[in-house]
Amino acid sequence: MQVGIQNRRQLVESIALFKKDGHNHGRCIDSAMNTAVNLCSRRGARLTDLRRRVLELVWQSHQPVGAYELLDILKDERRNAQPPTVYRALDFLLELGLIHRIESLNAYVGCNSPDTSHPSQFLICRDCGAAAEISDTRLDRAISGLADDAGFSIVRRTVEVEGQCPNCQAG
Amino acid sequence: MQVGIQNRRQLVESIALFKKDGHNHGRCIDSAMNTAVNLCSRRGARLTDLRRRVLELVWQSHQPVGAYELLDILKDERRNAQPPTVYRALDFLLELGLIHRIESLNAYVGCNSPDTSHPSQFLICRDCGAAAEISDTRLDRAISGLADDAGFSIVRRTVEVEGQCPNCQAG
DNA sequence: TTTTGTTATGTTATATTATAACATTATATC
DNA sequence: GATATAATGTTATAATATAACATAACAAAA
Ligand SMILES: [Zn+2]
Ligand SMILES: [Zn+2]
Ligand SMILES: [Zn+2]
Ligand SMILES: [Zn+2]
Repeated sequence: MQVGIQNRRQLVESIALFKKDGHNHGRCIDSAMNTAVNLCSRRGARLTDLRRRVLELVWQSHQPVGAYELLDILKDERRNAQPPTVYRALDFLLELGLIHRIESLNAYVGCNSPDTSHPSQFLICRDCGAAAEISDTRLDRAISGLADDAGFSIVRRTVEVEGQCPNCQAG
Repeated sequence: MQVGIQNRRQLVESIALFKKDGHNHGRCIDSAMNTAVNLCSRRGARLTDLRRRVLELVWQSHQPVGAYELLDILKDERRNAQPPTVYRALDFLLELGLIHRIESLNAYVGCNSPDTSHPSQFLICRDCGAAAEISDTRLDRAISGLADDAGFSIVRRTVEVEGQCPNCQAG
């Protein structure tokens, strides 16, 4: 089944972050920042210093990060950082799809592919805390299928699968 | 496909709550309370007055209810209600699976079938606020399938699909 | 049936997450 | 440069949740 193979390929790519040294995270960050610059430029959105910095901080790891964690760091960098400082930046980034909010953690994580609008779907490791964004046609079909059957029109979807990543199971 | 038909049947049942006069909610509550009594008895858990009352309040509707909403009601009934009063009761009910927590709303809703352990999966209407618990083999398979492919072992799953229910679309 | 251990609740305080409201500053457009 | 708009600064507070320790209720043992 062609779709199955493609899903698996995407999956392997998206879970690379679970492995120690499984990927070059410096590149991860660079790529995310470049994408953000381009996307903002295309959309006529202003990626200000503050917003850029918050995005950078969110991308420091693949572990979702809380607003007040970000605020603590910002406070060391700008004398005036307050909750609205970080929440406004997060709102901006959320609106553009540059980050996702993990509802079950009250935390924020960078988005893999902000160019195209898509649901928020994650595998989240209890041990290492990393969150891997997943895109899977089976899952998409299952959800749109059951919504159709129910006559329910979808506006937003949240899928958060919590467990143990392959790396943390090994240990 | 046999499974598809069964899914649809379950779905029709579980979304009945979206329809005005689509079901007898008094029975809903009675059934939930009976199930709770039985389940607690079987598990040797103490369904105290407080816990029973909180469960009753949660079941007053199919709209997920916030902890402080519950607290406001409790305060009218017992002089000493405080946040821990309601959070402890909620924790007890969550642990037994008698209620679910809706992460995207910070709110709580009664569980359809607390007898068997199952993931938290909901269709949530933006307009009327009702949350319909869904169980769907396609969805189950999609999620366990992709977790398997990723070598990820699932501990807990949250699926929250937000949108418009059939009844609210009509209006 | 007192004793004793355990579970549940009361009580006070505080932590964590998020927003409201209004003032000021920076940026873009005319 | 004047003006409108968007972004940030600033103060205060709302909303959600937990910590910590005291008392009360309950259940099993002695
Ligand atoms: Zn990375
Ligand atoms: Zn891990
Ligand atoms: Zn009902
Ligand atoms: Zn509705």
